[in-house]
This record gives sequence, structure tokens and C-alpha cells, in this order.
Amino acid sequence: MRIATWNVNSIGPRLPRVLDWLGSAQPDVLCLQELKSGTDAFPFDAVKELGYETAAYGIGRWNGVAILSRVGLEDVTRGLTGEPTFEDKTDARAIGATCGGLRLWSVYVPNGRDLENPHYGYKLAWLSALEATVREEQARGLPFAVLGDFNIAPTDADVWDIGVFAESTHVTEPERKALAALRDLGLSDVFPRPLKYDHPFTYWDYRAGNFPNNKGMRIDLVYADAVVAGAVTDSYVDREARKGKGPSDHAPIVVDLSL
DNA sequence: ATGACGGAGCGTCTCCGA
Repeated sequence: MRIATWNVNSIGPRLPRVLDWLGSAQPDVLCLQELKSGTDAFPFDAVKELGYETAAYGIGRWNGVAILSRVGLEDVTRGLTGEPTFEDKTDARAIGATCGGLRLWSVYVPNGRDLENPHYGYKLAWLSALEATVREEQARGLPFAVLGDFNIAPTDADVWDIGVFAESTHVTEPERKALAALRDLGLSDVFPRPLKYDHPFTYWDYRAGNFPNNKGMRIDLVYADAVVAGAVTDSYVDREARKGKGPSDHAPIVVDLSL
């Protein structure tokens, strides 16, 4: 079984690439983030032609998540338990479903913007709700994993130059402690292979030639329980999908499982 | 070439992303 996650930075302009990638990578399940579309605007028919059912959750211009599956898609849950709002609005940042006997979540953790911004507090509150949701979800007794854009670099090695990130979000102790809380629940970080260079970055800013210069970050993560993590036969960041004209600024992560 | 921001929306600019 092959599962994958990809922040596509808007499903509209990225649809041709997503369809091509589904055809070449052949994932059984693909978790998407940053749809930037409403639920109803998701291109359900186009992916169905490739054999995928879709559970989408979008509110329009910002955020939005989905799960595509060709191995079944049941018991869909939208949003977290006790999910906080930002400026009294609920974002579409988390969706869970049962696919091929696995309980999988696609998440898009809030950015945080900067340390003085209310969005940073929202990010930490959102991560607490994620922890509570994981705790509840584990009671289902199914093999479990959370995949997505966590907007956190777990270690200093997960950014190209930690000196650039002084006083920045994504690398702070409270954010990293939120990841540690997930590990305390029995989840582990499925560390992917890079296809080039020595570190598996998953995001490179569009600006300043960051991708060709490999100034990247590892902020897209797969957090899996012991059953799923123990079944991993391979995992890699598909940086080929970051190349060329009109890419997302994130690359997909592929995880192969022998369950 | 991997190649030097891009997406969305009441929109020729601003917000957002990380």
C-alpha cells in the first residue's frame, strides 16, 4: 500500500500536475493540503476517472484539505475536536477517513505568521486540538497516521540555515513541543529519503532561486503509530514534482507500507 | 537545465504563505 501527502498550493491551477502525478506515482491514498477552493469546487470527477474517491473540506480562498483514495473511503470526519477559530472564523484544516483499514488524517497546521501575531497563538491552540483529536482517534483501534503540512521544522537540521530563522515561527520550542506531544502518544516521524542532496526538504520558497539552491525546509511530515511505522518499507520526497513550470512550492512525500 | 514568487479576489492592489 502506498500513501502520500502533498501541499498543492491551490488545486485549481495544480490539477493537471496532480492528475499526472497520480498516474505516475500511483498512490493508494493521497492527502492534499491548501486546496484554496470550496468543498463543492473540488474536481471530484477528474480524479474519479483515475479511480479515486475524494473527501474534501474547503471554505474558499484559504486553506482546505482532502483525502483521495482508491482503497475505500469511509467514516469521514471534518475538523478537530475542540478546534479553535481565528478571528471568529473556522478554517478547513483537518479531515480524517478510513482507507483500506487505516485511519488517516490530512492536516494543514496554521502558519503562525510571526511570534507577536495572534495567528501564532492560534497555531499552538490548533496543535493542542490536534493532540486531543489524535488521542480520541486512537481509541478506534485502527492503524493510524497523520499526514500533512505541519508548518514546523522538527529540528534545526530541517531548515537550510537556522541562522535565518532567529525570532521566526516554525522552529520555536512551543511548536516543537507540540510535535513531541504527538510522539508521546506513540506516533513517530516517518523520515523520508531525499532523492538528491543529503536532507529531505519538502518545501522551497518560490523566490530567489531557493529550489535550485536547495534552500528548503522539512515541514511536511508523516506521523504514524507503531503499526504503520513498523510497516514502512520505503519513504521519499518526490522533488521531481517541484521542478518545471507551475509547480507547488511543496513536494509530495510518498510512504510505502507492507501491512 | 531544478533556474531566480504565485494564488485568489469586487482586483491594476492587498493579503497570505513560511
